[in-house]
Amino acid sequence: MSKFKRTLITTALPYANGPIHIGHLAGVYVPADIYARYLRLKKEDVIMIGGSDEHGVPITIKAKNEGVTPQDIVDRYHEIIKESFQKLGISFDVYSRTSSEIHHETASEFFRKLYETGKLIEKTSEQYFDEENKQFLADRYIIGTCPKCGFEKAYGDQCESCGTSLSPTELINPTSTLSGNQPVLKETKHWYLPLDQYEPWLREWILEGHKEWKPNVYGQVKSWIDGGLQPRAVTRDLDWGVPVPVEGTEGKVLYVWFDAPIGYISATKELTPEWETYWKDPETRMLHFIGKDNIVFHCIIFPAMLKAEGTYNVPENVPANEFLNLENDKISTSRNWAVWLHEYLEEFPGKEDVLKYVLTANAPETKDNDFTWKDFQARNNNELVAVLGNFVNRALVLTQKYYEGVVPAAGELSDFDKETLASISTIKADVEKSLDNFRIREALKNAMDLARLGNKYLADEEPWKVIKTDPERVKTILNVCLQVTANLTICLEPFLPFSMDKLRGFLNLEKMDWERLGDAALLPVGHKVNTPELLFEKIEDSVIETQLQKLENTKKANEMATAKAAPAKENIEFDDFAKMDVRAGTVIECEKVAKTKKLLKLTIDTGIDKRTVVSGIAEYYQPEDLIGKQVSILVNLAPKSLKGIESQGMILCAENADGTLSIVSPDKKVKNGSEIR
RNA sequence: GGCGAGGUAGCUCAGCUGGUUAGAGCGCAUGAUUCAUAAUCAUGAGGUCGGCGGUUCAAGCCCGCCUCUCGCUACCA
Repeated sequence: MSKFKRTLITTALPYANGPIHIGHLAGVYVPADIYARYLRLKKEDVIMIGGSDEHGVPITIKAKNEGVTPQDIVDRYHEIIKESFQKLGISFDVYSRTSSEIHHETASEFFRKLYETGKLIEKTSEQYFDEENKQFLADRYIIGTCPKCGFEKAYGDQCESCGTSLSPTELINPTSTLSGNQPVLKETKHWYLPLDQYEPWLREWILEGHKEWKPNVYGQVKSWIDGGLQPRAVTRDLDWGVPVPVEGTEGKVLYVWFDAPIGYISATKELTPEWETYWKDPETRMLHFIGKDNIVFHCIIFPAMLKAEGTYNVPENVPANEFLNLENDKISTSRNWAVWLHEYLEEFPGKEDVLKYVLTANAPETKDNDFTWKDFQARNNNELVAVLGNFVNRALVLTQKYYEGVVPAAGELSDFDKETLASISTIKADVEKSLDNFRIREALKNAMDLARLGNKYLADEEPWKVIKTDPERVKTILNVCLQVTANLTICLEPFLPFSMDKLRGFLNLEKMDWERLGDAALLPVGHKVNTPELLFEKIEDSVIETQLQKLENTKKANEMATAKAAPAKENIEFDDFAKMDVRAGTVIECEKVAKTKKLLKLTIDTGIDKRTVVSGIAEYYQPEDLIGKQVSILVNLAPKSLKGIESQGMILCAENADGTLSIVSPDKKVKNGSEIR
């Protein structure tokens, strides 16, 4: 760390529309916490920053649905999140929030600086406006008929029925959900950050200058830069967020992605008047701990913002993790498929470290990983209990039994004694090397090797036998065991802080700096240790079964929810229906459309003519299987060009709950061109 | 389809700039042991390193094609 005098650790700001789950923890907070604790133990100057991200449209929607204010929503989740972090022992130096006054000021200032120094560009575009409420409408506040599937309650950004992503102007009969009126298109002015101008700098800074970044991060960044960067809007028409600090911009706020990372700066300000040292001194090393979904923001957009501002440092490294799955399925807040931290803390009191341990031992550092309750149980029982807890217990119980808890003096050390004690320093170096390279999982494994070392030493020396023949020698053996135990309290402190605190209690020992690790005389001769309790307890099958049952119930509830058919659309007149001309037709040719995943190009004999239709069914049908098959085709749908092919009609399909498509065919062969009605 | 990341023992993962018999933890088998929450320690079995081809004296590591998983993106008349 020659170049740097201090470290600023930021952790992705959790979005305050739901609680924290194990995926967040494994990806961001647990590794960041371990790293921060390690640096603190080394007496380095380090601060760890966190906070809730409280702006953005999803929060306003949730508020509206519940009939409360956005502030109510974020107050609720901010408290839950903050409290659960605190209980798990995530050691933020400050945990702030973006709805705070200090953040509004900081974000405003930041924007003003960019605005005044000409780093932003202005653009005017047309967006939907609700005249009754006198405001521009976020995409989600507009519903209308989906132009693709005809679903009448499609949102402005996506149709819930067919899954298509939309823009509000594509909706037929758009309606404002605020007033129920038809919104009008109105010009609106916004500011953009011209990311494209930063491309050469980004190339040099990251692609040339940071080849040491993790492959997943580096590759992702390269992909974005090579793909060409576009100017990105930094403001939005919305009333929830940081108001744009420019005259005549009522009803505009900073876009949430712009204000959220500035939250790191605000939080630092809240923590210390020295905040500028942490952000602007070139001798400060900034690290962003994030999940892979955030790579583009932290490696491209936020650095470009900082660069544009001109006085800030950019990150030295961005150790992004991949995703954690749960029991072979993606973690999902909306599907409630998660292990929620606040629930875990209630259901597993005193087992904070166990969760951290399991999430670290199986951290998704290089690829997506899977959390299973069975693995959770196995790691607890076979590693924490059997290896670590057991060794500590053996050393302490023997000390009580033979010496009433008083640390015996070591006599002359055998070669094996010396070797064992010397190994502590080797382990220290291994742990350091792993942590310095953000290989947290490997670091934990290395640290646990110290406990393994202890078990091996005991098994080889067999003090319970030697006590009968050479009681003097046993003093040395137990002194060594106790010194190893004492060293554990340092070595595992970053990973298992609560447990090491407990262990220090057994040993009657103060917390010690990292530098003491390797010292063979941490416990002075004659020191009195306490009667030990169990450091970890076994987790029984029934506890695991309860958790699995809980997940099983969630799964059932989800199935019930998705099995529920969409409600019927509004009634229509027969004449409306009669406008649709659906015919039976036979597929005569069929091939995949090049460079697409979903599209098939079909030639259909409709009885009227032979025509080309492009259909998004390639994921469910092989072209050769369709030839000769009779299908239903809507023949009077306006033609549309898709991937350069004119599609003249639409093949009717039934969509299953899981999204798979089935072509609707006549029950018996009929003459091509037969009307379907 | 494009781009990125991954596919190494039953499971979770290491394998540095290519170099002798491919490693760890857990699980499994056998043995030792009883101080300890039947915990521990030792030994062993188990791998065509996703598939095919190529470069090389030599490839898990380099190149090409294919395949599967995850993410971003295009796309669903």
